Order: sequence, then structure tokens, then C-alpha cells
Amino acid sequence: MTTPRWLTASQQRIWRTYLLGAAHLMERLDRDLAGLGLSLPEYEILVRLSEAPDRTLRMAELAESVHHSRSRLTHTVSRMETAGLVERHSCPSDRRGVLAKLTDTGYDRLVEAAPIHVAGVRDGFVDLVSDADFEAIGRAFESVISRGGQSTSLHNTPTRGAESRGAESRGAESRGT
Amino acid sequence: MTTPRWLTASQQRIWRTYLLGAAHLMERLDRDLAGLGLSLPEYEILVRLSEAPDRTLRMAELAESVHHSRSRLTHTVSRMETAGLVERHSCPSDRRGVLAKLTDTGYDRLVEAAPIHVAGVRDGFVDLVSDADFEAIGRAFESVISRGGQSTSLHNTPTRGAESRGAESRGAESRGT
DNA sequence: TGACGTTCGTTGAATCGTCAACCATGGCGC
DNA sequence: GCGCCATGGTTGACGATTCAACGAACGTCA
Repeated sequence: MTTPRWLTASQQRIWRTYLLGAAHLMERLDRDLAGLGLSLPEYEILVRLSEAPDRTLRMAELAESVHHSRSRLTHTVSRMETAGLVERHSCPSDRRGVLAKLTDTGYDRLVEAAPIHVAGVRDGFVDLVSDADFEAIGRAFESVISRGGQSTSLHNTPTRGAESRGAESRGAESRGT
Repeated sequence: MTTPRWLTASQQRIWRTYLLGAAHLMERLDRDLAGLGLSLPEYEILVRLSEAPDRTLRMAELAESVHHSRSRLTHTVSRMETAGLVERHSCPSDRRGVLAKLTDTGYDRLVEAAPIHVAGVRDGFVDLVSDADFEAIGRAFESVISRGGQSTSLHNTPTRGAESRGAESRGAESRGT
């Protein structure tokens, strides 16, 4: 349980730049879609459904595909169903299952939204970055994904360590990320 | 108003990898802090306050610094005040102003959280990525930030364009990001 | 068949964020 | 000093997300 390895000044600068930039980017993409009455998560649901055979997906598959909790997906799809973008059908082969299917108006909405969204992704991100740097981003987040999300070296779940720590009283700085 | 420039297959692959990886990363960092009863936004507030002179910041400065809306900050700081992490004082020089000040218990909480958080950032991100790729990420999101968030070529706010579009009926694919 | 554990999807409550007022104060022009 | 607008911060209502609990259907093993 050695002294934590803080980030170097330059690492910290880049990390904070990343956090801020990523936030900016997502806000912008959200705003782009807001004009069409869609949120980014909703848009992604439309995309996944549009790519599926018969524009239909089991709820569980859809949830995994957009990386939402099942509960969240239930709520979101309910709203989208009310809005007429999606229909629910019960699955013939598995009576527990529910099929979410893109309606025609849902597809039309996606056709409206897609060019706007893609333009936003380009204009706010892709076109700003060199190909090499973009590749680097791909590699980096590929590693993040394949790393799995497990926390390392947290055997116990301390829920308030209070482990005596020595000289903690250096200036206020260097507490950050 | 030419045909939208879709992403190439490789760009799309990287973009989706980024979205998924970024989500994974944030989830992991959130989980890391959850054990201490902190969320990531709360943690960042603690950090900013700890770095400020007298561990004190005007609400507006703090809001800007963590990139939250003022309203959101009011709510979050209220919760943190209830939890004893932060105190509010009215600003002597500007009677509209409110000063948020880190309490000692708030600082102690940060001292507990910081090593865990930094370990998460390293283990889940920084240490997985080569220095060169990490620099690339810094450059990329630097550009995103300095780009500003303005949407391009959206003169009007159509709020439902319905502009006649020609042959839109190619397969279900290529509607995505 | 029937008991058991698992997966599917939903529900309702609690929490968190957003949005549109709102009041109070400050700063500027006159 | 007096309008007038901009800024600082809060509030309450609403919307979205999380979380724990649940019922229903499946699969398997005996």
C-alpha cells in the first residue's frame, strides 16, 4: 500500500482537458438533436433498431447494445412509444420477451436526425482531429474497454477506510485528478 | 446543402469505440467513489475548492470551474452542505454573492477519496495508453474545446425541417454515427 | 411432473439534473 | 438620486436515471 502515484502535471492537464472537452462535445451533440425532440440516448436507440433485421430487437439486446440498464431502457422506450417512434410486440418464441420495433415515423425521424448528428460529430470532433490522433483515440478507448471495469487492489470494500495515513499535510494542491 | 458526409466505416468504428469506452471509464470512476459516498461531480467540487485560496470559491466561479449550471451547483452544494462537506457564507464584498467553503470534514473526505480516484484514473485509463496516444488525446480535446460549441450551418432553427429530400431509400444501414 | 435457479422485463420510489421564473444586488447613464 | 439592464443565486416543478423489488416465463435436473 505504497504512496499513491499521483498524475504528473502534464498528465493532469491532459486529463482535465479530456473531461472538459468530452463534456463540451456531448453537450453540443445533445443540442443538435434537441431541435428534433430527441436526446442522444434516444437517437442511439433509433440507430440500433434501424440497423437490426426487421428494425426489431429484443429489449435485452437493445439494452446491451446501447449500454443502458434494462430499467432505463424500459423507461426510455416507454416514452418513445408514447411519442410514436417505437412499438412493442411480445416475442412469439419466448413469452417473457418483448420486441421493440422502429415505426415508420421513428425511421423518418432518424432520417431527419442522422445528417444533423453526423455533421455535428464531424464538425465538433472528427474533422478537428488528425487521422493519426483519431486512430490514437480508437486505440486508447479500445484498451479501456478490454481492460474491463474491475477496480484493482480494492479487496475489501472499506466504505470508510480511516486507515491512519502519515504526513498528509502538504499544501492544498495535488489533491486533484 | 450537399449530401451529408457520412463517416467512413473506420471512423464510425472508432467513434463508437470512443463512446463506449468513455462510458465504461466514467462508470468505473463513479463506482470507485461510490464507496465513499461521493459522486464524480461532487468529487470535482471538492477538488476545486481544495485548490482555491482559503478553500473558498464564489458559487459562480465554482460553477464555471466544474462546468455545471448555476442551478445544478446550487442543488449539489445544498446536498453537500447537508452532508457537512461544505459551508456557505455570504460574500462581504458583494452582497449578492455566496462563498462556498470546504469544511475540515470535506477536506478529510477528499484526502480519503483522492488516492482511490487517481488510482482509478491510472488503472482504468492513463496507464493503459502510450504516452504518445495520451498526448494525442490532449491535442484532440483541446481542439474540441477551442472549437467552441457552435453548430455550423444551422442558420435557422428548423425545429422540424421536412425539407424534401431525394432518394432516401437505401438500405437500413448507414444511418448511424 | 415439479422444484430450483436464472433470465426477462416492468414497476415505483428516491435521487439527480434541467428549465423557467424569480428576487436581490450591482453597475452604468443621466 | 433614479431608471435600467446585467449578474448572482435560489426555488419549485418537471423530467430522466438509478435502485431494489417483483412476477412471469424458461431450463434443467431429478
